[in-house]
Amino acid sequence: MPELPEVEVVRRGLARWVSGRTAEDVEVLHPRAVRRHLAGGEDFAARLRGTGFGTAMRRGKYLWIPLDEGSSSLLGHLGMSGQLLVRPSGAPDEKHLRIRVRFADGLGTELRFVDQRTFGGLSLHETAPDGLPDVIAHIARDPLDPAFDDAAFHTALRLRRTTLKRALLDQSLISGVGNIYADEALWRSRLHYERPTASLTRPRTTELLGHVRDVMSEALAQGGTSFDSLYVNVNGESGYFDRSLDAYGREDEPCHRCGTPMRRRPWMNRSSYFCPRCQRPPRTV
DNA sequence: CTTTTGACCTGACTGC
DNA sequence: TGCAGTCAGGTCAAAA
Repeated sequence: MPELPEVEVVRRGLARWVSGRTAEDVEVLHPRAVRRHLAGGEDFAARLRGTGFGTAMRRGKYLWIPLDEGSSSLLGHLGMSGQLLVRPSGAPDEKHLRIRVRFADGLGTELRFVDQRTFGGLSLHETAPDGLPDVIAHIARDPLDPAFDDAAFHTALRLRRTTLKRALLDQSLISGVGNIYADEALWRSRLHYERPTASLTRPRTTELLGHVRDVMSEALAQGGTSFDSLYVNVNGESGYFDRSLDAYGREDEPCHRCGTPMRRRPWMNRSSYFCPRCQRPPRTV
């Protein structure tokens, strides 16, 4: 499932293989893939034709490419199963190919958005003065952003009346963290997912942020996490970080720290994985 | 205002 | 073999 490290791998691929090229023809093969483009698929395609792509950018799990016409950007989100692939123009269509962008050059490759579950998509939006597409103004900086404000994050945690994992997944507080890296960072921090955010001391917040950054950096160095063929990077290669996970998906397997069998608990229509010995639940629960 | 819940979506898997 | 049920989960609109 693409979280920040996987999306950053895709951003780098786009910067290398798409930035600087010009769209010649765009095909929208599934309307849901452009549902955030309110003017519809035909408008999406028409506006992209003949437009040049600038440098690929990212905040959290969102990707965007400023367009050379000046004031707008192509925004993308991979959702659960989205892939952005640069493929030879003659390669057979993928089963879940949703959008194709052909280029006005002789390089012989095209950009494809492939997405089985169609939670992701592409759309065009005005670029705000701060450089962000206007519809993602509410997305907080991510922990790998040099301008992320640790002190402000701690203050926000103290003011919230919620629990730790909910806060980690709240993209308006900190972006780029999904279910996998939330569980990994909490395990490294020996913190329970249901601990109230208001109970965190400043040193605990600092330690947690350090682990979030470490686990994401390590995953990025290995090319992102992949659990099945659903996630593939821009060139179609899977990441290998799943071999290094300490918490996610390890129900009944021994904790890598203390050997206690790991547990899985239903949580917000998904799962939380944790060590019952290293990560003690808060008293109030 | 803050916080929580449900809808969206398809394919792999499980149990009867 | 078929079929119903479950799971995977990021985001946002709507509800509380």
